[in-house]
Amino acid sequence: MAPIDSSTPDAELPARDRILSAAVRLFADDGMAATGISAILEASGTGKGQFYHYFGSKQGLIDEVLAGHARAEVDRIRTSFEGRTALDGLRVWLADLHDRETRAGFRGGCPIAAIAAEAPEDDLEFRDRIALAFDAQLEALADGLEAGARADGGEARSGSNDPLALAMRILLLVQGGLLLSSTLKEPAFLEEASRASIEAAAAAGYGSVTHRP
Amino acid sequence: MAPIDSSTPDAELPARDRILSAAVRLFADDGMAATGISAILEASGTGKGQFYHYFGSKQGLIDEVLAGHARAEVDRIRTSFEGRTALDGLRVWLADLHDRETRAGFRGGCPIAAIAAEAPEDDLEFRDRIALAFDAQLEALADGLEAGARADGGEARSGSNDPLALAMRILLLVQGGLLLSSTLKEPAFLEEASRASIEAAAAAGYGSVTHRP
DNA sequence: ACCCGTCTGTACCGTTCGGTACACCCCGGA
DNA sequence: TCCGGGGTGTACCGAACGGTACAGACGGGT
Repeated sequence: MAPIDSSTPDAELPARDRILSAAVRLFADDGMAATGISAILEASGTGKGQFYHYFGSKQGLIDEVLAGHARAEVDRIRTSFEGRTALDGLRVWLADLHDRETRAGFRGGCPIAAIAAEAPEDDLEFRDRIALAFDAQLEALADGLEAGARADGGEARSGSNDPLALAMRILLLVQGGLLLSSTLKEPAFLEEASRASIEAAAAAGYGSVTHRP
Repeated sequence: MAPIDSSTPDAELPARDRILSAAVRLFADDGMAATGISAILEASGTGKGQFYHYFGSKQGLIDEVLAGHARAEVDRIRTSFEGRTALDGLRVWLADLHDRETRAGFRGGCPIAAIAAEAPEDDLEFRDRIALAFDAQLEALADGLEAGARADGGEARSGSNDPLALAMRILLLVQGGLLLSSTLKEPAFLEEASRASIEAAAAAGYGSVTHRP
């Protein structure tokens, strides 16, 4: 009964959550196609009955994992920007991201990107759900930037650039950095992405005119 | 040699090449784990005998597909930069990339990144091979930038920045753009990545006497 | 006490997987 | 003419897959 894998701290969580967190870990390690349901059950100490009771199918589990990742990242963006200027919020989010990836040893990179890479080209509903996950981050980022700029006093925004365009640029930088840093196990890419993101925000007129070396 | 071009119709190529091009197409559509050998054989009009005669295993095929993609992209970088200034070479490569992706309908994004996303975390040899594929692009890019800057007359390079650092930045921008444009089916990300890449090259002192803002 | 719906565990299903074995076919060299 | 070996096709294998069936175990409501 006692799970051999001591790396699962969630000893006595509900079975549903144990399945979810085991799936998250195994998907990140081996990819979702290569991760069998039996492996998830073994790692979570559950049985097939519970799995199909809670998730209905493997795709159902994947959908929940995807939605959970998206929700978590959006929350992190929101709380990072809350009560801060646009530039400071961005810095906090990027530092948090860098921290998490470093602590995880740059394993798997962005889990949503990993899911996107494995999604079949012709499963349109699934692809829409993935696109929604990215869009949610984009929107959260744009909201945070806009609110942060307003909090900082709008007069500084000479360019008054469309926050969505800046959010796009930041997201693509971060995604590229995550991908390369995680496959090459080299933090420099993510750090370069952070630097470029902050520069882009500053250049677009976000953040106060005060200090920017 | 190996023409990694999914758009080639199934003419009467040798069986080995037919298998390769079919694998490239199917991997891009469904991912490599979800693509069975039987599907590749059916699409290429070959049998298992030939498959295992030429490739030995599925991993053998994947390795060749990966190497082919890496070689092809490095070649495109090299020829794009050949005889041009750093900035012009970069523009040519990015335009070519944008063309190819547009023509392909942004399917699959960067095939090397797709393979990387599916690679198991603990298959170190495989991951090394993938890292090598990225490194080769990085090196080709850095070489092209450096040679292009020399051809343009080295005086203009005020910062005299390390070309590898710029290549890193460009690669992460392009990878992020490919990932987001292909999953959201939205060219704007790749175009933003191109713009940012060229700006970064100009800001780093590459290209002719451009005014720094 | 009884019921009933929610959980949980396990045996089993049909299918498909990657891989092997083997027979066949063509064709150049002796 | 026979031979031999590199392609080529096909039948088959054990294992693993996702998914189903079903039988208990728990627990609150009545």
